[in-house]
Amino acid sequence: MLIGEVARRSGVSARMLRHYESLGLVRPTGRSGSGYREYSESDIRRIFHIESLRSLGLSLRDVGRALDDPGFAPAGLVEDLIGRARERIAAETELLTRLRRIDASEPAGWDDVLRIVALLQALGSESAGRRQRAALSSQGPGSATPPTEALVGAVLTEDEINVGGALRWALAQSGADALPLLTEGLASPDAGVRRRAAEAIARIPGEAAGAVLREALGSSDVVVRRCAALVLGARGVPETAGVLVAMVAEGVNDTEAADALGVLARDPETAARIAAGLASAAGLGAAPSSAGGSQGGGDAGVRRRVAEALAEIPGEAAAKALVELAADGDRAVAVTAAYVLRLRAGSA
Amino acid sequence: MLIGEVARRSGVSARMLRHYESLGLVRPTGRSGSGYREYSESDIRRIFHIESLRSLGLSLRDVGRALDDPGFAPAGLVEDLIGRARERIAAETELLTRLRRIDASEPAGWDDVLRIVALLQALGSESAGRRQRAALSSQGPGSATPPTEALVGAVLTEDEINVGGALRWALAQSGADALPLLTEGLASPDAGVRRRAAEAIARIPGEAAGAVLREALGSSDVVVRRCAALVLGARGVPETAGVLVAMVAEGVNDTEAADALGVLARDPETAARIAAGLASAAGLGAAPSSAGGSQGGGDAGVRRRVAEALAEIPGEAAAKALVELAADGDRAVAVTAAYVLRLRAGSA
DNA sequence: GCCACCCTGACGATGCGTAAGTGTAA
DNA sequence: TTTACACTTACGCATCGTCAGGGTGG
Repeated sequence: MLIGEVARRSGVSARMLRHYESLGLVRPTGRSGSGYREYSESDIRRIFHIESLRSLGLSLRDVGRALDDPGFAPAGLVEDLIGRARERIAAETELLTRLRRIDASEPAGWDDVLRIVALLQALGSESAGRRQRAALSSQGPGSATPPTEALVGAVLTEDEINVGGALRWALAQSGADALPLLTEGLASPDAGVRRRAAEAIARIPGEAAGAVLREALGSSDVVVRRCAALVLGARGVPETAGVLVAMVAEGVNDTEAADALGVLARDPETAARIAAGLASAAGLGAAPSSAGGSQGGGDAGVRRRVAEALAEIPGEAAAKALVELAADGDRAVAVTAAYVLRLRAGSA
Repeated sequence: MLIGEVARRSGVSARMLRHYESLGLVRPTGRSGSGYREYSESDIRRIFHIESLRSLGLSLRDVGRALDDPGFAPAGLVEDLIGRARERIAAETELLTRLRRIDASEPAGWDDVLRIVALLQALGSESAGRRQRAALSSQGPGSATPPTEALVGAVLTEDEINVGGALRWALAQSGADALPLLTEGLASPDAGVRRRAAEAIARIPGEAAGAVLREALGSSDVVVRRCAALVLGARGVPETAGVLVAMVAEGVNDTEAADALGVLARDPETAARIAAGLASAAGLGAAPSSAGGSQGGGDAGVRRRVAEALAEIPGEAAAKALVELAADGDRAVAVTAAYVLRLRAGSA
C-alpha cells in the first residue's frame, strides 16, 4: 500500500509517516521500483500501535522504546504520565479560575487585566502583608470591578486574623454580591471554611445577609450557629437567646454573648426567659449537690460568667438568680454577684 | 540595572530577556559604553507586565499586541483563552481516566497496554457493533486483567440493549469487583444510569450483590426497586412481594413479576399475603363501583393480569379471588380466571 | 591574570504543516 | 499532456536551555 492510502486509512498524514520513518518507528516493508514506499499489513498495524501509544501522551521517542526495547516496562512510565496529567489538570484548572475571574471583572483594556492579575496574585501570595494590602486596595479607587468571587475565595481560606478582617471588610464594602458564594461556604465540608463564611456573612449589611444568618442559626455546626447568634442577637432577634446562653455558660465569646443578651432583654418577656436559662445553666434552683457549700459541685467559672451576664438582664427573675449567686460557695462568684446586685440597686 | 540582576529579580532568564527584546517586547532604555543592556525601573515594570500576561496563557505575540496595540481589546481573547483552557482540561481529564484504567490493569508489557487501549477505544466507540465485540472479548483469554472500572463505565452509559446485555454478561463474569462502582451508580442523578446499575447488579452472582439489591428495595427510584424485586423475588426474598404485586397491577414486567410471586408463594403464609395483595390491587372485595357489571369501573387490564398472576399462587385466598374474577363484567377477565380455575381443579 | 559578568549567534528539542523542486504511473 | 500521486529537502512555528567564542569590569 502506498503512503497516501495509508495516510487516508490511518488518519496519520503522509508527512508524519515519513517523520516516523526518519525516527525509526515504522520502516515500510519495501519500495517500488521507482522508490515509492510500500506498506504491508503489519506496517499498518504498527502504525496503529504507534497512534495508540501516542494517544496516551507518550513522546515519539518513548513510543519507539516501548515498541522495540523489551527492557522498557510500562509501569513506571504510565505512572509518570498519570502524575504529569494530574499536574497539568491542576495547573489548567487554576488558570481557568483566574481567567474566569478576570473575565467576570469585565476589563476595558489590558491595563485593567494587569491590575486584576496583580490583585489576584497578591491575594494568593504567601506573604500576609501582601494579602493584607491587596485586601485593602481591592476597594480602592481606580480599580476595575472588584472580583467578588476572588475575595470570597480568599476570605474563606484566610488563616491570618488581621488579613481575614481586612478581607471581610473589603467584602462588606463590595456589597451583597458575595452572599450566595459565602452561603455556599457555610455548607463546606471544611469546618474552618464554614466558620470563615459565617464570620464574613456576619459583616455583610442588608436584610439578605440577615436572612442567611437566621438560616445559619439552625446549622449543625456550633461555630456557625454561635457566630450567627452573636450578630443576630445584637440586632434583637429573640431566637438567638438559647445559643447565646450556652455561649455564656461555656465561656466562648461570653462577653459579646452577654451584650447581645442584654439587647434581647429589653423585651421583659424575653428577659425572663433569658434569666431562667442562665439560672438553669448555672445549676441554680436545683437540689444542692454533694459537696459542702451551695452549688459547690458545679463549675464556678460558669456561675461567675452567668453572674456577669445577669448584669445585663433586667427583671425580677435575674435579680433572684443574682441573690442566690451572691451566696455562692465560691468567693469570686459571690463577690461578682454581690457587686452586680449593688449596681442594680443603685440604678433602680 | 544590568541584565543579570534583572533576571534574578524578575525570575525571567537573561536568555528570555534577550528573546523578548528580539521580539520587540522590552527594549532596555539604554546601553553602557561597552554595549551592556541597561534596564530602567519602567523596563522592569514592563517585564512584570509581560510575565503577568504570559501567566494567563497569552502567546508572546499576543502579549506584544496587548501592551502596544490600543485597538486590541481583552474581552475576545480572554474568552478564547477560557474556552481553550476548558478544552484542555476536558482532554486531560479524559486522558487521565484512560491512564488510570490502564494502570489499574497492571500491564506486564506494552502489548498489554495496547490491548487495553484498543479495548477502551472500542468500548467508547460510536459503533454498537464494535462496542459489542469489545464487551464480549473483554472476558476472552489472553487479555490482560480486565479493566472493571471501564466496563462499569460502559455498562452505566450503554443505551443499545444488546450491547448492554453483553456488557452486563462481561461484568458478571469478571466477578464482584464491580459491585462498589455499580452501587455508586445506583445513587446517580441520572435515572438511566440508576436503571442500568440496577440491571447490572442483578446479574452479578454472590451474596454481596444480593445484599446491595436488598438495600435497593428501599430505593426512591421505582425502576431500581422493581429491578431488585424481580431478582430477589425469584430467589425467594419475601419482602419483594409488595413491589411485585404493584408490577403486576401496573403491567410492567408483569409476567416476570408473576413468576417471582409464584416462587414466593411456596410459603403458604406469604401466598396468602400475596393473594390478598393481588385481590386488593384488582379492587376485589370492595363495594362495586357505579357502572353496571361487577367491578365494571376499574381497569380490566389490571384484573386480567391479576387473574394470570393468581395462577401461580396456591391456596384458598387465591382461589376465592379467582372465583370472584370469573364472574367479572369484562369477558377477557372472566374467561382468563375461569381457565385458571379449571387448571387448578385439574392439578388439585 | 582571574572571576564574574556581559555580548551575539546559533543549535537542539517537539510535532507537524507547508512548501519547493522533481520524478512517476495511468 | 494532464492529473494525481510519490520523492527529498528544508523552513517555520513557539519557547527556551545551552554552548561557543569573545569582550568588559574590578
